Amino acid sequence: MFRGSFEHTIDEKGRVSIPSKFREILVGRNDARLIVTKFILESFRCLDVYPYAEWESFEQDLRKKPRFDQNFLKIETFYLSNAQECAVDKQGRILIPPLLREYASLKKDVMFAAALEKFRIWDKAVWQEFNEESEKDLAQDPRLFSNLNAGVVADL
Amino acid sequence: MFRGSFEHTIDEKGRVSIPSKFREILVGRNDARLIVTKFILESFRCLDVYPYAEWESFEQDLRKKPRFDQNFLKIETFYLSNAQECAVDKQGRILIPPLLREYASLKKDVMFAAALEKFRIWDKAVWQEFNEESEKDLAQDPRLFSNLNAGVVADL
DNA sequence: TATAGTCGTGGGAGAAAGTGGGAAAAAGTG
DNA sequence: CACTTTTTCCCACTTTCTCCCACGACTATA
Repeated sequence: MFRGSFEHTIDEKGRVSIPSKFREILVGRNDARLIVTKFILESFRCLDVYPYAEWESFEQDLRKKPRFDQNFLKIETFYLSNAQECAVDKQGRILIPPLLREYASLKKDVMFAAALEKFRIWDKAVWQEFNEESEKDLAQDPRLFSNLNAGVVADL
Repeated sequence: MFRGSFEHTIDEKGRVSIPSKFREILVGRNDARLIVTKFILESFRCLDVYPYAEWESFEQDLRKKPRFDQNFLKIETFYLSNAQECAVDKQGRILIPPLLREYASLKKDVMFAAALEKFRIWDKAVWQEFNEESEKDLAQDPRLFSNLNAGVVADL
């Protein structure tokens, strides 16, 4: 399971180091391949990063769905079509494909944020904004926390 | 399985390079033949591209359907009738048939977008539009990601 | 305080991918 | 049958990507 948030920098070639804590997990699973794709929370863009095996099982689930269904096609277009494999190189870096880099407006400073069995890459400024907004919402309505416990919040 | 989105350009002769990531898969299967046909998502036109074997198995599935059913006839007319075989040449390009090029209004800049066992070719501007629309819908209702219940919408 | 090891970042050479153009072959037309 | 137009195949250039090496900063251990 991935844990923690880490700040890193992207170089001119679009390369960025994977936090070593995250890398350890990949090494443990004996698979340095990652799948990177677009994601959006409210109106904040970021990238979703899956270990290869995790992504494959997600794809397998989707393959069972009706392939000409409208909602399926939206997910296919947005989430699947943009998913690209990135291998971790000898230096522990991945190359973020230009289209994805542009989408999440990753400039120099980025944040790696754990999200259970995957993690996310944010432009640092965007990440800060989203964090502050989430914090405000949770402070205003603490039930958001307790509802999770009770299972009131729909499973996402 | 195809993955990722890639931007390419069509030259004056109507030729366009297949993304090398996609080509690798075709080479692995030892079959450079592709089937290209019309497709439409909501009101956005694009082209569906199948590896030959995939298309054949899709055709096999259709053969089991009631062949004088109205919906079947529509699909037959639109999806099957427009399907054309295109071989990948030595430079890794295909020639997109003029009728199909015109249908999807492919001018210069086009996008190749993976879609599980096939991929799509879009006019770049159209692709951007549809992506943004899908993004908006998914941001508004993230449950779409998980609520794709199998079998709710009839598969073809 | 020294020393070894890891981690994050930068840069350069070689390889590959994408694109453009010309010559030969094929197809269409009068 | 000859001529024109289109298509197909091959070559070549340019840009991008990939792989490899290297350096400085920080950490841990003795």
